[in-house]
Amino acid sequence: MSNESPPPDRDPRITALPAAEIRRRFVEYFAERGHEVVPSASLVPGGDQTLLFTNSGMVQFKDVLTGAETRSYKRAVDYQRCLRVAGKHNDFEEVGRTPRHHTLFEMLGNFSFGDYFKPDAIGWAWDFLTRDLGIPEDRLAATVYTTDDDAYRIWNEVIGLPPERIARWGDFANGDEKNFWRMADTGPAGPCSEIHFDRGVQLSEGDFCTPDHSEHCPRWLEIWNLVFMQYELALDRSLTPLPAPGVDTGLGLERLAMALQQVPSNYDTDLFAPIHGRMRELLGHDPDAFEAERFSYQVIADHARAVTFLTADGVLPANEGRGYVLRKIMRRAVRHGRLLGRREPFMAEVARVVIDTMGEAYPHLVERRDEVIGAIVREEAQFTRTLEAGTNLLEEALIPLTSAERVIGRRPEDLPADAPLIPGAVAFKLHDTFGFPIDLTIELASEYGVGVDREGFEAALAEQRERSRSGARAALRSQAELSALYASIQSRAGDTTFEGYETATVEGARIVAIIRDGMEYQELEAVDEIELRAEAGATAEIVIDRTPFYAEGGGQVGDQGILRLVNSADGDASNDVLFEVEDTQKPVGGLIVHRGTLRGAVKVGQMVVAAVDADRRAHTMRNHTGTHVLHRALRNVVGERARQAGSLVTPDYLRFDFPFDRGLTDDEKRSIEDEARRIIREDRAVSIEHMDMATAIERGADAFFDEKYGETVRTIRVQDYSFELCGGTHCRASGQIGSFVITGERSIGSGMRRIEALTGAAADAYLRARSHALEATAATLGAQTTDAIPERIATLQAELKEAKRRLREGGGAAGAAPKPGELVAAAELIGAARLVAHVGPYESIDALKSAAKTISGVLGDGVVVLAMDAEEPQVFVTVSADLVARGLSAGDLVRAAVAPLEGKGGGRPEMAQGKGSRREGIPAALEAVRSAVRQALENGA
RNA sequence: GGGGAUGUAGCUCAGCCGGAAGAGCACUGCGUUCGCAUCGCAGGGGUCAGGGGUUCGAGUCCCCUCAUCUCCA
Repeated sequence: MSNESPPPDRDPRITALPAAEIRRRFVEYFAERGHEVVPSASLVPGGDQTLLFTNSGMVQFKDVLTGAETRSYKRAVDYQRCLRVAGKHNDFEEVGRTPRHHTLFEMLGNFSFGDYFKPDAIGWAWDFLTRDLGIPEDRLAATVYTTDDDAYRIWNEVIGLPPERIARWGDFANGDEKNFWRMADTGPAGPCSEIHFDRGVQLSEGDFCTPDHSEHCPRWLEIWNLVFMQYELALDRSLTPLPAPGVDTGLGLERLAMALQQVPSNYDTDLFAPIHGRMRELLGHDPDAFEAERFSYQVIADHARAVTFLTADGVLPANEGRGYVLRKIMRRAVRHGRLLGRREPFMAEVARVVIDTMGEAYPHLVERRDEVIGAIVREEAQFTRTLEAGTNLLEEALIPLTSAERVIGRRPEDLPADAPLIPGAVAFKLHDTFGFPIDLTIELASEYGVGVDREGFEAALAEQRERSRSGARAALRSQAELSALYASIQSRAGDTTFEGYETATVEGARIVAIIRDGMEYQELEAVDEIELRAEAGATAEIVIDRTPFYAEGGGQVGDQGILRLVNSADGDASNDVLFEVEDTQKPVGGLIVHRGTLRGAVKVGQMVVAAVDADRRAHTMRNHTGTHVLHRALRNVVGERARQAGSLVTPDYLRFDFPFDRGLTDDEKRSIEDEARRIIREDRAVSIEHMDMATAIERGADAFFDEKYGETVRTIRVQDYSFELCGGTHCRASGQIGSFVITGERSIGSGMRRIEALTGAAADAYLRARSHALEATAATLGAQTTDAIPERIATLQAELKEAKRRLREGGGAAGAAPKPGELVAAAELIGAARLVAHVGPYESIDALKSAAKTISGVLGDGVVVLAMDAEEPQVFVTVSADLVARGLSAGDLVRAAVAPLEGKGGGRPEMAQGKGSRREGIPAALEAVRSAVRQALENGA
């Protein structure tokens, strides 16, 4: 353990509190001070594609902090599950090695959205730690940003913290970002103030051990970071003061628990101890064995928490994206279980402990217990298979390298310097193709006395990384530039008013922005047709102040339609289409952008009539309401765990993804269709209601993605049936869906399925086409009715099989074919060789082969030449071994035969076949074989 | 998003340089033996994942699609 620290002396003034109690008191403390209690958001951030996981407490308030969104409250408190395992914050490799790195951790936070600022933020933090939790004041210290005199003054004068326990750090202008926080390259930013816990002077390392970022000295433990968002950061790193600064704080629960419980590491708190305990039980380890294997124990405990929380948030092991991260975490934990000597599955066991200890604070863990455990059991079993397959492959690769006996437990460092090496490429292939971990390869190889070429392996890995990266990069960059453009339009022009729920046409909308190729224009004129085509993809984009166009979202595709100019003279709409809207998007917040083709000239400020293609919209609505009905029906039939994981609603069809570990049976599909159709028949009212999130959840709404908590949400209810949060456009009653049919159900990756379905006229057309195809089939088969088709096919198949067998067994349908014996009796003698030549109506090349084999069996030594009398004549020749030895070759004979047939052929000396196109050439072909045999024998003899 | 691997009988898998689809287990029948995985004989079972192509000939070579496994981003 690189950073292991001796146990601190116990401070009798500190009361050890369970983590659950700390969590509870924190929320209570800030709730009493007017903070809205907001539940922990999902680890999968809602509506933020730039972020793989929720990695800090402020993620769910990001838009509120930037001012892009407002909420009904100005103060919030939460405890937020966070995962740091990918991207900028990546602690994956450190986990287990240090006392306080985790993948999953909890951040307690209080937030001010333009409300209170530094005095309250600092004052409450201090008050909570010292008074509420009772931490002695002399055990705490603070840091402030170098130039943040406000914060310094508050700490020193108001709180009364002596100057030697206030450190000033950071110099943002010169690239030292300590104590300075920013959301991204641009956006809100500001100085921080950290609160550090003093673990005891005996832990000082070196003389320069002031309250710093804790990694430099084990004496100090950073527990709380207060971020004062008071600037807007521009691209040139200049800072502009914000009119209404805010506060974002993060208090690490694990660290605070470690401090209060006075234990040497986070892993010794009551958040982790029960997990270690269960693991020790499974392994039969005593405390000494545990201490000796701390690293692996800590990895397992940390990863068990991450895996449990991730699966509970709906992430499933997969080979890409979030699922892949989950898989990596899971497999690393299993790896460490093996290091501890555990060969049997254990992850589900420790996950149960996680659910038990965290279930009260995170009820969704308990609700989804079965799904979580199930996913873990499956993944662990899968990994076991991968390991077994990899072990076999590796042992095979080892055979040519060594004949040494396996010595269990021999370590790589014990190998002699001249030990044989597994090439890096081989180790990489095991890793890359078969998923066999490199450390296992090293371990197993060394047991056989073989080393691994690590450098070669790393080189191959680096090469693969480079290959993968170069693709995605460019696309990402231009994306960022575009976002900045949209954001600037939005901040200038404000949100687009969406009127599409009520109407399909908006008159008198004003053009507020025109964009093309990532550039903004004040006016733009359509170039003529030819030029337009030359610049394929140069579509224009128009933003108007009010629109009926639905922007893509919630799985529903964007609307199409047209914009017409309003004549300034009479105020009527012109008949000319100004702009054809081909897609509608919402690139940032509430800004709606119409993409399409410009037909005339536009200018910012002009008035237009915006009209949605109502027919297309109606089809989309049917599919959207149909999606809700399908979702409910699916879960009623196969269980609640089949919750929506993604969907696509277009005018043409709908697509629905859900986590499920097997295909649906025909019965299940039928039940789902039956139920959906019943709901349609019953023509249930579809009602739309706005309410706040808490009310919606309380009333049982299905919320599938993280919605903005505490805000008004839009709900869609199919009367007494389905109730979901949804922003899409819907039918007024289920009867409008008209018709419903599932057209496909398939896997889209492990543990994930996709249903495709049709509604309305498209469903009718689909069923009609199916029925036509069936009738055509019946007609072709000569079946009386469509019902008789299966029987008719069975009969035909039986006949076909019988026919094939007869064919194979000799001559087959060529009933008039002479018996092999007769043909042999009539064999010609050419020189010393006997030759059977025959032309018959053989039905296939297989029949020819079969006949030739029988004949040559009877004939013994000799040549057999068979020709098929058909439009495309074929020949088959066999030559016995003794004649091959004398220089005859069936291949040559066939080549001689196919010349008169104008065909081609070839083969081996013993047998060959050929095919031609000239039926009349058959006699000549046989004659050619005779003379070829004669000639070959003369030459050979 | 970019790679790699696999797909052959109910199961586990062979199938060489392109030349008539195989083994073991399981199954059915007959015989043998009443000793816990007995032996023997006979038999059934295949869209070689699907679709194109090259070839006289493709399980085998090439391309596309699908499914599963896996690595990287």
